[in-house]
Amino acid sequence: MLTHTQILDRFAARVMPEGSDDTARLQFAAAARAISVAREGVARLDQSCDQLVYLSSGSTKLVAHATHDREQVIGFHFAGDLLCIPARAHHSYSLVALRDTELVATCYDKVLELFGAHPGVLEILLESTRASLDRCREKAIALGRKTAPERVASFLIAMATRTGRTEEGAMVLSLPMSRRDIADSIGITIETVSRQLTILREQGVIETVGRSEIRILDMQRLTEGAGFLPGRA
Amino acid sequence: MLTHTQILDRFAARVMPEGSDDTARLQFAAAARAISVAREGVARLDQSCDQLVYLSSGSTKLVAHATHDREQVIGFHFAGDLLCIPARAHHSYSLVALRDTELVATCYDKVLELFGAHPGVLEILLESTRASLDRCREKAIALGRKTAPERVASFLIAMATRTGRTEEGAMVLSLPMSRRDIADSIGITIETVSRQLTILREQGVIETVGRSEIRILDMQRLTEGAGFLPGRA
DNA sequence: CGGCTTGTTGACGGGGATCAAGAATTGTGG
DNA sequence: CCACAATTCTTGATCCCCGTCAACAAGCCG
Repeated sequence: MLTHTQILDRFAARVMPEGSDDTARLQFAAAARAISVAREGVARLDQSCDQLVYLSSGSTKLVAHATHDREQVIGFHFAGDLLCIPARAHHSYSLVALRDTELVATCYDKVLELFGAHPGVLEILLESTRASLDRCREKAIALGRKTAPERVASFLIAMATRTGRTEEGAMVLSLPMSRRDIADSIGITIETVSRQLTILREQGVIETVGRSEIRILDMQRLTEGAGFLPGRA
Repeated sequence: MLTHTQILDRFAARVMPEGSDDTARLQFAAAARAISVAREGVARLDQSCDQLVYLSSGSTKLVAHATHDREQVIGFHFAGDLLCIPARAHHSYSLVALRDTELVATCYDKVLELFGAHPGVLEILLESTRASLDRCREKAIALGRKTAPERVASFLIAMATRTGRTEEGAMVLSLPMSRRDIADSIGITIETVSRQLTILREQGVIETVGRSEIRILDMQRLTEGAGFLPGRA
């Protein structure tokens, strides 16, 4: 468990890389809030303005609420990520911890006000926003035009890219999220997720160990079923 | 029809607002390409690196290709917009003109290289990227969790927000895109779009004039059917 | 071991896709 | 300015994937 000061320092190291002046740093420390969120907990953020969040440890899902009973997981985020949580508008967004998580949150506008003249900070914000946009667009393709089997395959590949590790020739995933989270992320039901995983298991493409570990045995076959463009990895 | 120089000047005015030095401007002019695209035409962009595009006139759709017969429209863009077209990877993206369009394109990396030290330029890029991300997230909600009627209503409201004009108490949209484009954008078929518009017409919520004009007569009813959070506009 | 949550499997039905035909709009040439 | 072809849109009939509901199994924790 880190102290608030340590969390803020990590954030400072991430966002303010080079010699940004101490005045701005101190002002930032005054404006930013360090927050700890327990597993399954919802980060209590200011919904009145867009929030910039830095995850110093743990992992989260960004959830959008349409009508009360329908949730769409917009994305998963891991330690070190910077992300933006939009203010409440047509839909409301919330950040939910998948594991115990520590984060730093500020009003996006406040950051721009303090660091609008610092190219280094802006470049980092731009880079992380572009990464989020890229992933969101890939998600939009999956949600709009892919079948259930393709969605599951795409999801597994995306997770392998972001958090997978190679072990004895197999790509191993320790998924921090539940079947429900996966389902809400790719726009299908938990039952359908389960059925698709069963099919992949029967085909020998994956193995599952307990609830959270998935071992990808045949990445090529998985990729073929992901609905990607032919002729490319 | 603008000359290439005029198009570049417009772009410069949009991206380089204050006194950015002439050296960078000239270097940029050398790196940027001004392109005219006729209606229905595909902008011939460099697919090997992310492209930054400025639309000086016209309107476009950003299309992602999954397998050959399936297209997902990621977003629509209008004159004055800045957008990023990702390099080819798991999917390939292309920019298609809905009307005759003029644009300026450059490698995103080149822009960062030239203007990485200019806070004004970075701020504009960040702002437009955040706007794209916001819209993409709203789209993800619609694609993942909304029914066909809700998707059509959400689409009409989004278009009203971006390009609508008020006339005799009605919100009037001149949609530059076809039913097919709408369908590919909200992840349903043209037939379903057509059916939903018919239902809205029968309910007196909208009127259609020709193929491209839609008049929203009852914005409240439309909003109620869009699957937004209750109790908010 | 026994409750409790989470995941899996089965049966069934519905919303939207697909296939097919007809109507409306737009464009073109006389 | 009016045929008329070509495209786009609308409407109808049928089908199927995946959502829903329900029951059961498997992890997980005291």
